[in-house]
Amino acid sequence: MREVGARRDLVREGEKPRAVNVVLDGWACRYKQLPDGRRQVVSFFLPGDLCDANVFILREMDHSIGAITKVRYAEIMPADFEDLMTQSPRITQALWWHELVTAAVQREWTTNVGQRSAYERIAHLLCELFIRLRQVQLTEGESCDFPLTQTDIADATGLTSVHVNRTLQELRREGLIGLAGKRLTIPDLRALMNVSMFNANYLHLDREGRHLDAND
Amino acid sequence: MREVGARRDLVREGEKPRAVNVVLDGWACRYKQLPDGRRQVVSFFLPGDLCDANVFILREMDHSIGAITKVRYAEIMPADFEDLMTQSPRITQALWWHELVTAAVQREWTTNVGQRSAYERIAHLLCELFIRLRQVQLTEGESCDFPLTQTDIADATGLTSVHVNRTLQELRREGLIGLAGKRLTIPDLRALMNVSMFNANYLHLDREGRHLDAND
DNA sequence: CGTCTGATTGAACTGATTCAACGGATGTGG
DNA sequence: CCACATCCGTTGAATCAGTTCAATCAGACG
Repeated sequence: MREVGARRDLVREGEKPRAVNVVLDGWACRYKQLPDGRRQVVSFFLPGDLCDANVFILREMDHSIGAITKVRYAEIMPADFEDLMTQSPRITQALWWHELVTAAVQREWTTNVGQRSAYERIAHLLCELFIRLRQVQLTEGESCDFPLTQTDIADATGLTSVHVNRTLQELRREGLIGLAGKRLTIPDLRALMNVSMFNANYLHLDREGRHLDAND
Repeated sequence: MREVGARRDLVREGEKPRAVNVVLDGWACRYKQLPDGRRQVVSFFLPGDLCDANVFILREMDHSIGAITKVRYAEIMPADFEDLMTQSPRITQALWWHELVTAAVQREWTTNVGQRSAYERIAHLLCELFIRLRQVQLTEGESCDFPLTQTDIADATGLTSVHVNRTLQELRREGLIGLAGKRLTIPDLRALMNVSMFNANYLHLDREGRHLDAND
């Protein structure tokens, strides 16, 4: 069990993987950095998210993990993790499911950055985050806490923070979102999903045996 | 064991996953399509590549798999696949390794599309493909077969085919690549890696026990 | 208070797109 | 064997989405 302050790294590219991390509280992100400093956030970790099942199979990390807010997280050591895997086939299955979904999300991000306009791209990201937060009961009605800065959004969407700023203004003007003071409101999620062509299939929320998570 | 012609789909988004596919011969790609027709290629499958270990855990496919060339592939049925997994911990480990690398590649693609210029992006893609082909002995010296059209490259990099065309000309002009008649030549791979800031760490070519693949 | 981080604005600029046309190679049917 | 179609690569010119740079503003915090 550990804790890091906002804007600190939990894991750095190039390191030897030590453990599997589970975010208990706070937001984090996975990011990659080019030698000249350009930075791409490739995914966000919300409370409850597993960072890298089985990473220790790999020799070294190919990306870093950074805290957005203060983050509390659990470290599961390789040996313990392997025990988990061998103990219950259901847990093993859940871990595979988790890995497949993570990959699916990554593919959607590639598509998001590769094909959508800035407007669609940001709307899409907000949809994903909101739905994932709702999944873990971290939304209140049509709003939720939202600690990302406009620079974070820029790094995740491959845009500049200046353009993110202008695009957010446009989304606000259209009444599609409210975003101020680390708080996001989406008055009509369907509408936001429509403009961003958001199809939730890639989140695979319909897994058979989802309910097992809590009991097994 | 199956075969499909060039430009046919092996698997379609929305379908229920049936089996795990292994490409034996030919090139294929994973792609996602937006409702308005925009298309993103999110990865390429080269001979020897596993398509989706364990997919049948998921209810439906979130992407399609299409053949670039004529493709011969093997279908492994869920039951057989599960037997494989339980038989040998080494195979299980190899499958996990495979999954982790697939995810790492996907992250790199997100970064590629999000941060690099057209020039860097295409150069990076060519580096990846060449190195992966070399890994399975499908290069001859500094060249290899290369069946992608400029439109394929465009769909994979989030560019238009017109711009891909102009950018390829630039790469040729600089002497970094030769590309004509479905044949790619990279006279100086190091140089191409440099201009695209290619870092091979994400391919994790250094796995411990790699050699086990053939024997276990 | 001064300092810092993050949000906002304006104006000039540019990398990439769009649209439309053309060329060359390959294949096919009459 | 020619006529025609198709696919892919190439080119030009106009346009635009998003960047760049630089300045300003607002709130938070010690």
